[in-house]
Amino acid sequence: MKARAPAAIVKKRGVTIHAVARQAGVSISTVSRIINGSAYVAEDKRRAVEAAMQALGFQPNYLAKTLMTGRSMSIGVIAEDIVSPHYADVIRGIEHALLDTPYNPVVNSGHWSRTYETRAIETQIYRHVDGLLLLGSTLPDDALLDVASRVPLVMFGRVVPGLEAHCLSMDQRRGAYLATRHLIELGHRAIVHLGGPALQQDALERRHGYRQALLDNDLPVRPDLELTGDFIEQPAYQALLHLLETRVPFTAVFAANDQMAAGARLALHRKGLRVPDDVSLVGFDDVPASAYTIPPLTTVRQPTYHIGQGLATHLLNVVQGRPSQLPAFELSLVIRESTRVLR
Amino acid sequence: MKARAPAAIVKKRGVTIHAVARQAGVSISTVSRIINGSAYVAEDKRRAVEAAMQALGFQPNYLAKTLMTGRSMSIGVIAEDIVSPHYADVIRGIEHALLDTPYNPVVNSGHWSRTYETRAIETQIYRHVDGLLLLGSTLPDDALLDVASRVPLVMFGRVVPGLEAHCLSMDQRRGAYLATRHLIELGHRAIVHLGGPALQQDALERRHGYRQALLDNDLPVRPDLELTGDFIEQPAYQALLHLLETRVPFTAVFAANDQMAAGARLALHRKGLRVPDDVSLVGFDDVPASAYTIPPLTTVRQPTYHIGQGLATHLLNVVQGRPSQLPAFELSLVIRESTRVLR
DNA sequence: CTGTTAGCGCCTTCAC
DNA sequence: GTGAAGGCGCTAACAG
Repeated sequence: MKARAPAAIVKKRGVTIHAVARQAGVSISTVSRIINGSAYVAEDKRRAVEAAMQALGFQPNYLAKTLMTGRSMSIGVIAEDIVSPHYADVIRGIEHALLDTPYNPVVNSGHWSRTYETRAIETQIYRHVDGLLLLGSTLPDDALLDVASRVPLVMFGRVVPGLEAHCLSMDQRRGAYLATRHLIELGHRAIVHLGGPALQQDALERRHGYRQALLDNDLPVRPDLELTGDFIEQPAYQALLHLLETRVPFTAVFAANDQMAAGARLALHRKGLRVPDDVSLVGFDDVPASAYTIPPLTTVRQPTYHIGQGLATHLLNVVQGRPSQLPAFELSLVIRESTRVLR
Repeated sequence: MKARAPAAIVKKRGVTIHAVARQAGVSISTVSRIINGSAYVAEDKRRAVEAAMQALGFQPNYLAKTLMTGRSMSIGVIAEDIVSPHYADVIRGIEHALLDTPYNPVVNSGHWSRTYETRAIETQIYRHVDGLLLLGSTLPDDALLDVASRVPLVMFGRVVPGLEAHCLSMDQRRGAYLATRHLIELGHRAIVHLGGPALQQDALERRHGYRQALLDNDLPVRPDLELTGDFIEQPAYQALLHLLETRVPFTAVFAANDQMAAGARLALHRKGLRVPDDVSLVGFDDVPASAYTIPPLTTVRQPTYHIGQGLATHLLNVVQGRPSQLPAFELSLVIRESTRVLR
């Protein structure tokens, strides 16, 4: 007579294929075959097994299955920050693309931190995701190459040498160029650039585009008009407020993303300046909310939802060994009502 | 001599405890004991094993481990919609609370659909999450009770009879009451309510609160001032635009969430009405962006980030068998600049 | 077509 | 303290 663990700790064992097999009077392999459709099974046995599964409420054990097959039918998604509306919209596209497939997304944030991002990646790999989708990354190239050697990897917003075929990145520089040129065409000459984090790749590209547009139009690149933010509202608000207080004259602002544009917008409001009558304002990303700001924001559109779909579809193809190519997406200037001709 | 599968399909086997054991000259049980600290092991063997693990880059197999122990060290999080800024902020709180624990969040969207939500829940359970956190739910009470019988469940934004101790829900009615009363105190008498989906519980509660405030102040409940939206901008915009075109007079709008307030704001703008000079506007939720609208939005604040932390902490306690109680949170009216005294 | 037989990588008694 | 042996639930050859 064996001593048993206290009842409270006894593992609740589920019903297994053994139980189903016994109930249906067949062997476990037959049950397995029916579950996975991996071979033809006589009609009568199939029915018996199906009835047994039904009656017992059988559910195959995911862990045992994955342990055997090596496939978990899940796709890891790690965004710098789930909360950012920009990434959120990409995630929406990914989720929708996966909805009608047997794969499930598993999403986490990297919190803009190498430590946390690394941990998230390791955890996902540890959990045996079949593929990994990185939306932005703070990790160095070699770390990403290492990750790619361990699991199929597709990246957004970053081009890693050696992984080009699986990196989707749009021409940020061109987007910024379009935005800045738009302002110049409206007659603006003193254009503030509210840039993103000093080391972030997209932020750098956008700054380049801004400068290039100035240069191409014989306008000076003025350090006093280049501000640095953090892709969120508050620091942008502060930075622009500070600039306004120094009384450096300008007539337009190009913010490196929509959230910073919102911060800038409020700073202008605080100083009694109207958009677009006193100052024109352009953002970047076209997050969903930007169509509803007052006035609706002129911005550079990244088709984030479709990008998400494209990323997911491509990764799925790769995971399943199908030939695939990442689709190309274009940045475009969406002219709404926050910009106008300089009077 | 056995035939082997083609090299290309050969599973890349990782290094297992067997390899470590061999390398260290001990048995696999000893290795297991060291990994889990489940028993004392002689110092020299411990060192040998640790060296071997290091040298081989050993990583325990999550699936095998979970298959044995029944614990996956993961917490499922299912939000109606990850993309909604409201839920996103709750998720942020959850992620942060879990950061310093051995548990990892696994987040998915229910897409405001019973089908998808059910699928997400089943998938998570199938993946053996140790606990489940539902942020909103479209499922009927009995379905949720059933889920709770299979896995530790904590809910936000919904009170399920029989699960009260694990349901966190704030007094939506009171929040709406505060908002409406604020408008009334400012002198408004014709107050439009831009409500949420007709069947959604929070939406209903908020509508009740709105009506109650009117009644308590001897103001009539007027069906022509009650609009229905969908918790997003576009339908709200349309609805209010339509109302404005029917020329029903009103001086204030109470929207059932901030996103609808943004839609309403644009409709007013389109008709040349200024906020708050011509019309006062109040929202609900206080999503991060609302502090940066023009003018900054008066709204009912739900401390979403802290709620997320509270939910996660409680669930963790439950999962680990510690006594725990869900913290209580208060709704509060944040008065910013979108409301003013009726002239 | 179907049953038998090995494992997948790990944890956990059970003897020593 | 430590090793051997037996599963966890399932898939995948291998023989019939």
